[in-house]
Amino acid sequence: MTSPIIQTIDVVLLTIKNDKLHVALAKRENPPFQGYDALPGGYVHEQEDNDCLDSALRVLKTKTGIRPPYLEQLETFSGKFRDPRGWSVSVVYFALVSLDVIEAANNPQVSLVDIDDLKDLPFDHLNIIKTTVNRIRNKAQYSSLPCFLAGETFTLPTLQKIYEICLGDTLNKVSFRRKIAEMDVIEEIAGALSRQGASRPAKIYKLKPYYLEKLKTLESGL
Amino acid sequence: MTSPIIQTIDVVLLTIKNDKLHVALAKRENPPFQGYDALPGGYVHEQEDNDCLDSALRVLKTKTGIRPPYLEQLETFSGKFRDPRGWSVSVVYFALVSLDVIEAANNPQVSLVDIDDLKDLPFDHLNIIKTTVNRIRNKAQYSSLPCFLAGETFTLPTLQKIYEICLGDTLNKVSFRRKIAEMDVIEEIAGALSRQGASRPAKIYKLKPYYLEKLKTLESGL
DNA sequence: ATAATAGTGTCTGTAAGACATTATCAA
DNA sequence: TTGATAATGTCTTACAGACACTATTAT
Repeated sequence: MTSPIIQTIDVVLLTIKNDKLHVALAKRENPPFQGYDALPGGYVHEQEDNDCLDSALRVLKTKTGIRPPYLEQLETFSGKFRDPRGWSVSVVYFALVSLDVIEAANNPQVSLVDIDDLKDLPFDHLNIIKTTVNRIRNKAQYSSLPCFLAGETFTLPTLQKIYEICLGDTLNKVSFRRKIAEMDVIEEIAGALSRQGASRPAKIYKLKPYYLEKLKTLESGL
Repeated sequence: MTSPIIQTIDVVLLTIKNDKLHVALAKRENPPFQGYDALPGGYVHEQEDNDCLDSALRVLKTKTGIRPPYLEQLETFSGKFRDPRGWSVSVVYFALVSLDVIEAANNPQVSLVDIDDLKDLPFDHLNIIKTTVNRIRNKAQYSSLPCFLAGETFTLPTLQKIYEICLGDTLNKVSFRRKIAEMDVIEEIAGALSRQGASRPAKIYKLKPYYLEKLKTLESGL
């Protein structure tokens, strides 16, 4: 008989800080890699969790204090060599939140790292994060996914900036607004204006309640 | 202590028969659901398999005799209730092959079922198959994925038909050909013509060797 | 008034789809 | 020649991006 397969759950929590994508890492409390920063992870609790999505939500809440509005399964990473303890399977989820959600949790165990400044990470976590960023870059082209990176309220120039950060490229303002309108996921907050500096204030929007936790996708991209 | 989590691998093998998508089901040799048709599935073999993709290839080879050129991870299905034995995790992969690959294997344990005629299936396999079909419908819009359903050689009208079956809709011939040309994944077999009936024969193509096992994606769809 | 950014109107080039035309086979 | 399907040429329309213009604020 062989050793049992190690079954874990990991979560990639992303946010935008200083106009750059950052990933939330948590200091590991247990071996292996005790004391190192890594993706928040844990085990399925058969009693509490009805499925792995539940596990991911619980793990994230436990390790970071955060309950994200949107959580999506990324993919499952597996193999003989990714965990020093032996054959392992990790079901990975990712979530997007605004920076203030992370700051509100104010967890000293959690650090935010620019995805372009990532050093070596335990396990295959670097690869997992890169896979997540690719997924986001892809879905940003035709969905409301980046909207989850915005705060509760936001302006259209802000939202465009968020999309541009996800895509790694600038967008045409007119086209962007046409697409966001077509997507029909945000609504204006009547009368509210964003005043900053000596310029015309921007209208303030919020996600339509229906899309606070759901993704909307378009047939054709931005 | 609780019972261990059941860790399985399942594979959705799809093909086209009578101009309709069909899924390959294998008669289950062991409980639960012994004797019923279900997705080919099995366990990770820690010694033989380097990762779950290896496991999926081995499972498919064992249960159906088929070694598909293209295999992609679909997603992982998990939970308390999907397996009567208890909490389980199944990493699911899907593959696309031409009908003659399945017929060449000639395995009496394997049956092909029209995806629109599926009755109740063991576990959550019906849901898994529907998820696969959605993935294929989606990727057919902007990738070479349906090409794996074609045989070794094919004509453009045939390939268009395959795409239409995947998408569930007819396509514009000129646009389709522009897109396939843009994708640059197939090449003409010089001089070869497909003669059938009293009409102009079609040129015969094959996948470029590089794309026999790889997917090509486009920025914009069909 | 000026500077700065928000928001919108309009033009143009590209690309997709509709349609028509030509090509090539068997009978 | 006719009927059938393959292959391609061309026109029209729709949409994305570029650009320019107008709007609204603080100083």
